[in-house]
Parts: sequence; structure tokens; C-alpha cells
Amino acid sequence: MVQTSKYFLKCLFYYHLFPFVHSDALQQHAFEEEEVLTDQQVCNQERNSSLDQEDPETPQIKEEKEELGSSQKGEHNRIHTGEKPYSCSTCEKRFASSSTFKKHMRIHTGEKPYSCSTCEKRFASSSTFKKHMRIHTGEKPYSCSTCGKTFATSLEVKTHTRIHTGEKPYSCSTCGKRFATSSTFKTHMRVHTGEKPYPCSTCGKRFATLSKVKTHMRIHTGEKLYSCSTCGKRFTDLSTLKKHKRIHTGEKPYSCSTCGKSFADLSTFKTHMRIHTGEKPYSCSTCEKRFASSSTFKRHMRIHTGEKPYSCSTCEKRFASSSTFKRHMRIHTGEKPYSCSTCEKRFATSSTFKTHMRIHTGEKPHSCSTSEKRFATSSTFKTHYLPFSEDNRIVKKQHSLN
DNA sequence: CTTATGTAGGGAAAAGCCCGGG
DNA sequence: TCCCGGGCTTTTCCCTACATAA
Ligand SMILES: [Zn+2]
Ligand SMILES: [Zn+2]
Ligand SMILES: [Zn+2]
Ligand SMILES: [Zn+2]
Ligand SMILES: [Zn+2]
Repeated sequence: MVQTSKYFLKCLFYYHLFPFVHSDALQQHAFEEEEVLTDQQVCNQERNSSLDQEDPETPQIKEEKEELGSSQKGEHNRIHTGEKPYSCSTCEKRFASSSTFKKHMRIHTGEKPYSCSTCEKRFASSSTFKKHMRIHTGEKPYSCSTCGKTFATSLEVKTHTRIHTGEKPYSCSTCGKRFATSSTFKTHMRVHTGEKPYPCSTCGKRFATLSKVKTHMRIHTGEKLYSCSTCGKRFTDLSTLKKHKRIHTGEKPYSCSTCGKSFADLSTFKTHMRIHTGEKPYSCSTCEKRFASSSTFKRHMRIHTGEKPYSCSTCEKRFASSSTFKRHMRIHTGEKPYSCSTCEKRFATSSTFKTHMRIHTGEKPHSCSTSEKRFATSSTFKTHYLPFSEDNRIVKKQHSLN
């Protein structure tokens, strides 16, 4: 019942103060909402939208009533007549009532008559002061009529109810997307403007929101909040952990309709599809070769740069690829993982092992269409062909088709 | 002829890092 | 603020073909 009268009063107050507000007008001012207002903005907004503006609170209205005294009715009537007897000598704005005029003047004088005894902060108006005091008291006088959740300010309950109504008053003029709160809207606009106000204090990289720079910081601190419940491996990033878990579950959500292969990772799947489409987006500007994956392309580029990042600490030889380097290391370790079950010989590399096995199987993959002769290795094949041409490369090309 | 070593590319798995939005 | 789903990039790996030296 107290609630009803309070709202009734509020409605009455609002209707008279903003009688011609409609949705288009609200949209126009979407940008200015919830911002720390500059003096000029405050002046401009005197009689503007109510969107996401905190409703004037009952105590404030009472206070104004007291200040207005007997002249209250006369000032109320000025709302209808448009008469504004009070003018600001600093910014030329005019006001209908002495109280709004007084409040306005505090913008220019910087006067803050209300002070918080708990944290020493000072405030220019009693309503902002009272709202501030709720931080210390924990008082939450506003409640959602749908779910009952309570809030400290009317603005909070106002934006909250949009969860239930689905109302999204803010729309992006660039892409048409709609948003329920001004803060999400403002964050969205950074997508289009490219604004990134939050830099990383360690590496300088910039981010659109504070929370993004905070999660980014975990890279520098080495903090790994997420761990796999199956194998205990830890991750800085939750989505990486989720993808990691597919290793254990065997989940492979992406399957190729052409060859039936399935993949746990979308990007890997996409690269796989290039096998079927023949797409090779990466091309070498030096030798015109094209590649389907960026990693293969990068590895190729090392040929031209001469970069050999892998070096053997035993013999100082250097290598361009890690697999070659690993294979080389078996020279020093003597490791020979490939063993022949027929003659018990062991080999350090798979290709050598394969050629060896042809001794037992008699396989001779290199065939000659002209002479019916077959060869087990490319070198023996070549010695056969060398006498037939001066240009070794052309012969090779002709016969490799067989 | 057989074996060892080196070059290069194909393809995939997994991790790393980031983004927009509810 | 947290969380979710999604995206691109990077690293690492295994495998293979081929050439050539020993
Ligand atoms: Zn947009
Ligand atoms: Zn795991
Ligand atoms: Zn496929
Ligand atoms: Zn090239
Ligand atoms: Zn070595």
C-alpha cells in the first residue's frame, strides 16, 4: 500500500516532468545514459529521456515540496505553461523552479553539501547521497515484481526487469543488434569503433573490456585456474580445457561428408576439407609454391630464409625441421626403433627399414614400361635409365607415371 | 646393391590465445 | 563478473617420397 502510493506519486511526477517523451527520443539519447555526466551534458539533459535514468526518489520529492512551500502549486503550473523564471548566468539555461535551479548551480560552484560520514565522500544532491549511503547500509528497497530480487536503486531494478520482458531498448545503428543495457551496448560499439581502452601493463596489448585484460594477464602470471578432472593437466583458458577434454571422451563433433573422417577440433577439420577442395590459401612469394596449411607454409619458408632452429649439441649440426633433427639424434643415441622380423636387423629410420623389407618381400615399385624391368629403389632405377637420355629429369617424369 | 643420411612436404592433434555476448 | 560458444593461430608430431652419399 505504501508501495502503491509511492509509485503513484512517482508516476504523477514523471508524467508532468516528461510529458512528451517517446521511444524515438529515448533511442536518440542512448549514448548518454549511465555516463558520468559533464556539466554541459547535465544542462542538455535537464528535460530529456527517462531511459535508464534513476527515478527521483520519494525523499527528494518530499524535500522539494518542503522547499517549494506554498508556491508549489504555482511552480507546478509552470510545467504546463512552460514559463521559466530562473536563469543561469553561467550557461544560459533556464529553469521553472527554484529548487532545480539551485541544484543546477551546484554544477558551476562545485558545492557538495552532503558528506558521507563513513567514507568521507561528498555529494552535490541529496538523492545521490542517499543512494550512496545504501552502499554502507546494504539497503535494497527496490524489488522485481516478477522474481522478487532486490536492488539498491530503481535503475538497477529497471534494467533487471528487462531479463523478464526481453526488452532491448538499445540498437546498434551499424549492425542492427539490440541490447538490454547501455553498458553492453557501449561495449558492443567498440566492435565497430575498434576502441580498446584497457592496455595490458606487462605487454601493452590492448583490450575492449577490463575483464578481457584480466584473463589475458593470466598468460603473464602463469596462473592456470582450470584443470582437467581426468588427467590433471592445467589450463589458463576454460575453452581450451573443454576442447582438451574431448581427448578423453573421444568426442569428435566435426565429420567430413566426403571421406567420413571425424575431428575434435573445428580448425583442423576446416584444414582437412582443403584436401578435398584443393584450396591452398598460402603461397610462397619466392618460389610460387602453394600450401593448404599455414604451418606447412611456414616450415617451407625456412628453406628460403635458411633458418635452422634445431641444433645438435653433440655434433653442432643444424636442422630446419624437428623431425629431421630427432631422426639425426638417433645417430648419437644409437636408437634403432625399426627391427626386421625376418633377419633381426635394426634400423634408425622408417624409410630405410621399408627399403630393407623389399629384400625379403621382393617388392620392386619402380617399373619400366619400355624394358619390363623393375627396381626396388629409385637409385637402381635411375642407373637403368641414365643411358637412355642425357636429361635425367625428363626421363624420370615420363616413367613416374607407371 | 644395401644402407645411412638429408631435404621437403602432407596431414593431423593439441594447445594457445582471443573475441562477442548472455 | 563469470561463463559460454566459437574462432584463428601456433606448436608439435608422425608419416612419406625422394635424393644422394657411403
Ligand atoms: Zn553493431
Ligand atoms: Zn585431460
Ligand atoms: Zn575428408
Ligand atoms: Zn618457396
Ligand atoms: Zn649430431
